[in-house]
Amino acid sequence: MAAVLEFAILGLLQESPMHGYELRKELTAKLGAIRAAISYGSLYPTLRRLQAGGWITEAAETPATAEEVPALTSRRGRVVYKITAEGKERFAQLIAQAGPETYDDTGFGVHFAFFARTDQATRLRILEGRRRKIEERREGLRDVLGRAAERLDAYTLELQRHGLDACEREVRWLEELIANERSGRAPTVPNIGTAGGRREDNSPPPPGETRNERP
Amino acid sequence: MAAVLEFAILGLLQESPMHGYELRKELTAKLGAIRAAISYGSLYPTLRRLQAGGWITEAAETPATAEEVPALTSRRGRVVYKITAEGKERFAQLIAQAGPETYDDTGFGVHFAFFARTDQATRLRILEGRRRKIEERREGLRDVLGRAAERLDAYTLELQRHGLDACEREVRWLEELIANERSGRAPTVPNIGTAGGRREDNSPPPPGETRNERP
DNA sequence: GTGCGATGTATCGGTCCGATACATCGCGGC
DNA sequence: GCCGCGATGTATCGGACCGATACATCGCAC
Repeated sequence: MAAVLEFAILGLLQESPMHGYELRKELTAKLGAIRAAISYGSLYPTLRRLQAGGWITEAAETPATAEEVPALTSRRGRVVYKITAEGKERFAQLIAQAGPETYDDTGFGVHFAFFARTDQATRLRILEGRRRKIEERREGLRDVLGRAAERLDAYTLELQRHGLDACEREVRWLEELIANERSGRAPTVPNIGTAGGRREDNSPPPPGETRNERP
Repeated sequence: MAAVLEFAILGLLQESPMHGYELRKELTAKLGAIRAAISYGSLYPTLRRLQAGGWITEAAETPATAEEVPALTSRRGRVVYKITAEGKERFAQLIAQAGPETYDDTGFGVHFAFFARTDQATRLRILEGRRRKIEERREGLRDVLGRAAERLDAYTLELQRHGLDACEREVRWLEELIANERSGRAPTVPNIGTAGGRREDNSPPPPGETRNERP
């Protein structure tokens, strides 16, 4: 139902309007730890879906004056997308819902990537839901390694061991994040660098927000 | 093209015939570290596809004598699948190909799970391909953490850091496996337990095989 | 005797990927 | 002067896989 890409695009377009190619690059940078690279075969259909729903619109290229020198640099068939008020509402709604489907690998990753736009209570709920899910996976792997070990070959066992290790590690990571969250601080390293770059949107940060700001 | 499920089913059915439900359980046990649980919405269509290709066949239930006491235990509409000679050939072929598509998370995982049926040269090739892929991902994450750090909020950065950590860890794991493989030994713990359970297939193990055997 | 959880088969809609196609732009090499 | 090549850019198609759902049977506990 929730559609990971839809969510991510709405989140990114809230920072600034973008065309498809740029969107893909930003998406890849932001979700690099989660997904390898977003396929155009998903991106463009999703954009059309979002447009059909009224969550985003096509914005005309050539920013202010239309009769500028047209041959300056590349300015051809680019289609710039822009989020609508309904889109922002939708995004907030998707965050607020944040059900069990949010706890699988991809769903969690993409939600986490937009934690800066998520209120603290929801952050905590998501982190705990995710931890629970990983703990279950961990128990499943332990079961297999314990009970069914004789039925499996050495390679399969090694794979399970590696997976189990990753689970234990992630649980510990989540514990830290949860502790940090409860103490009201931002993630591990309190404040890395300053938030530069573009920030044209003027939507107020959600309550309980912890976000890098210009000093 | 390669279809992960197709490969895994062929691999499992080589150990013994099974019906859908059982197949799903075994699949989930074997790939627990890779995928959460295989959906029936993938399983059944794939079985039909394999059947259409002649790689597997439906085997009649009620093993030897047909006129046995029919009401012993559950013995109703179960459909048991069995691999064909063509299926075994196909599986071997899929292993031999083992191209770049084998190096993504799922593809690698499922191939690794069947390393006991893979010759050493191919194992090495797959491990090295995977390592290369992860190293690339690692470099990508390092780039983002280095160059684009100011553009991203603290949570996104934390996500990248965690991803980077996982990459480094996996590279190290792969290094170990590769070293082991080169030295001709089985994975880390040389021989855990003894291979019990069913092993009705009589296909000869591929050359260079390392596999648990009954003592 | 009745409900309930495990076993068991199956379909449908939808998300997302990988391959592919195609067109433009700026740059360096020859 | 021009030619290819890699980056930029939009777009479609077929297929793999998932999640929800439906439905039927079996054995057991209460």
